[in-house]
Amino acid sequence: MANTLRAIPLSTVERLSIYLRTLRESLVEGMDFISSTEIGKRNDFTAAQVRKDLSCFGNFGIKGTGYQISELINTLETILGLDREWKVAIFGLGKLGGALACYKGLKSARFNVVAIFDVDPKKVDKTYKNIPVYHSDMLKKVVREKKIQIAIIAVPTDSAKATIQRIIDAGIKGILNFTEARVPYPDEYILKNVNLAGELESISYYLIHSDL
Amino acid sequence: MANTLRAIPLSTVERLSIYLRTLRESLVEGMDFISSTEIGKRNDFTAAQVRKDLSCFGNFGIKGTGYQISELINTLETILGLDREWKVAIFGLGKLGGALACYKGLKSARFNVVAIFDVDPKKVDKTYKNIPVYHSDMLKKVVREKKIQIAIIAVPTDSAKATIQRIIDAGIKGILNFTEARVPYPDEYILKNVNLAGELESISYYLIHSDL
DNA sequence: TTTTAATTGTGAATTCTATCACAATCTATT
DNA sequence: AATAGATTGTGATAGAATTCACAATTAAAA
Ligand SMILES: NC(=O)c1ccc[n+]([C@@H]2O[C@H](COP(=O)([O-])OP(=O)(O)OC[C@H]3O[C@@H](n4cnc5c(N)ncnc54)[C@H](O)[C@@H]3O)[C@@H](O)[C@H]2O)c1
Ligand SMILES: NC(=O)c1ccc[n+]([C@@H]2O[C@H](COP(=O)([O-])OP(=O)(O)OC[C@H]3O[C@@H](n4cnc5c(N)ncnc54)[C@H](O)[C@@H]3O)[C@@H](O)[C@H]2O)c1
Repeated sequence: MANTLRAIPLSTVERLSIYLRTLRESLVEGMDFISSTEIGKRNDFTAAQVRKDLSCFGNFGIKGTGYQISELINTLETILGLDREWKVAIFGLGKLGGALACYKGLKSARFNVVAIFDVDPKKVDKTYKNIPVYHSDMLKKVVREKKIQIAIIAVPTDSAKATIQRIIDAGIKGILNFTEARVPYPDEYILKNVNLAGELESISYYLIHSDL
Repeated sequence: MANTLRAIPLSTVERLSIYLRTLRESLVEGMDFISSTEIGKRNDFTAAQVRKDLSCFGNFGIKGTGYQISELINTLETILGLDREWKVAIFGLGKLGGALACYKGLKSARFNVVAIFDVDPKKVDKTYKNIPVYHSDMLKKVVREKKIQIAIIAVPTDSAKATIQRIIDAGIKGILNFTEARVPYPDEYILKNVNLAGELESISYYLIHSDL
């Protein structure tokens, strides 16, 4: 057990985030222990799924009792890498980039936005919500100096491919892309695409194909 | 073949959206036909995957030649339900709700934002980007009158559970939720959660667990 | 101390998903 | 008209993910 190096499926990792949220919620409710059944019930997973996911990383539960909540929170935070501060940059200070820069959920999860990049002369060389805004030309220099590790892409789709390529070249290994552009990337990089239109399109599909 | 009623996996439906984007892109590039290999290459799927996904809905290709692009675009739009206008409401005109209301990708995909709901007296009973902003108390009445079919949730997480419950009660069957709240919902409803913090947390996980 | 009830961790079974591999078929060329 | 080259559609196969089911263990009650 507890071989965190062997490839864990993305779906498992994504569920760990969900379990973590549930654990924090139940801690706030004043609970001390929680069972796999209860974690599952709150998220619509089976209890076996919850246990199997956790067992990829170790034996954290107590038979007959369940999981000690605050302890499992710490464990999951460590597994997910939330026991350190991540330095994040946002690319594109438009509607979406601005919203993301304000998003409380980031900082509280140790994702610290330390730089914003844009090309609009009206926006660069100022600060936005106390975060410095740089011209994209400064990318490599700022990334090196600030040790930025994660990039969030919110530039117009047209400029996304070039932007992402430059981010890869600068050595930022974690990228979250909100644009429509799809860019090939090296194996040791992580690039996740958030496809809002796609989400709505699958809702549309199921709305018309569920026999109401 | 072509049994659109038998349950199609979500993963297939989500890929259809991706194929559709690729088809539109290749049409703009001036292509007439495209092979499953090429669709796959542009998105990092195998050719067999592309063909099998499409074959769930019918035989659209020409052997030796590939798929006629404009025809397949129409077909996929019909399958996904993009051959009609969807009436969408956004709940919460904050940073994120405001960004979504401006998002071009929605309207171009036939998702028409016809109402915004908020509770802030400074925001309600005005318009935002020509979209009327209503007080949330008006939910049931406005939903009925405007025949709203899809809801996007961008209210603070604290008010999300109650908001979603009221949306379900009002009979809106398709819901896209951007908050942390997780709410049980009836079978014939579609509720998709977009979990931004979770996306970053899985990036964090893979950054520390890939043996660099 | 013994019994009862709860719950974990996990190998085995099952279900779901993706890939392989090839006959069938189409176009273009000779 | 025959041949070569490309590509589809799909049954069979392989692989991945989920669920089942139960021995093992713990806490609490009798
Ligand atoms: N608005 C939304 O809610 C939403 C939702 C999902 C996805 N998206 C996608 O996110 C992206 C941004 O959307 P938006 O609505 O914020 O657009 P926007 O036009 O409001 O903002 C784009 C910003 O990027 C800047 N920019 C342009 N080129 C740049 C470059 N090369 N480097 C750095 N910055 C650059 C612009 O100056 C502008 O400030 C788009 O690709 C869009 O499809 C938006
Ligand atoms: N900002 C982001 O980039 C971002 C990203 C991902 C998820 N989220 C989530 O989206 C939600 C909104 O985030 P935000 O940054 O836009 O917050 P915000 O505070 O800017 O906006 C919230 C809006 O909702 C309104 N509101 C409050 N109660 C309401 C109710 N009962 N009905 C209707 N409207 C109500 C408020 O008046 C405000 O206008 C939060 O749950 C947040 O976690 C935000």
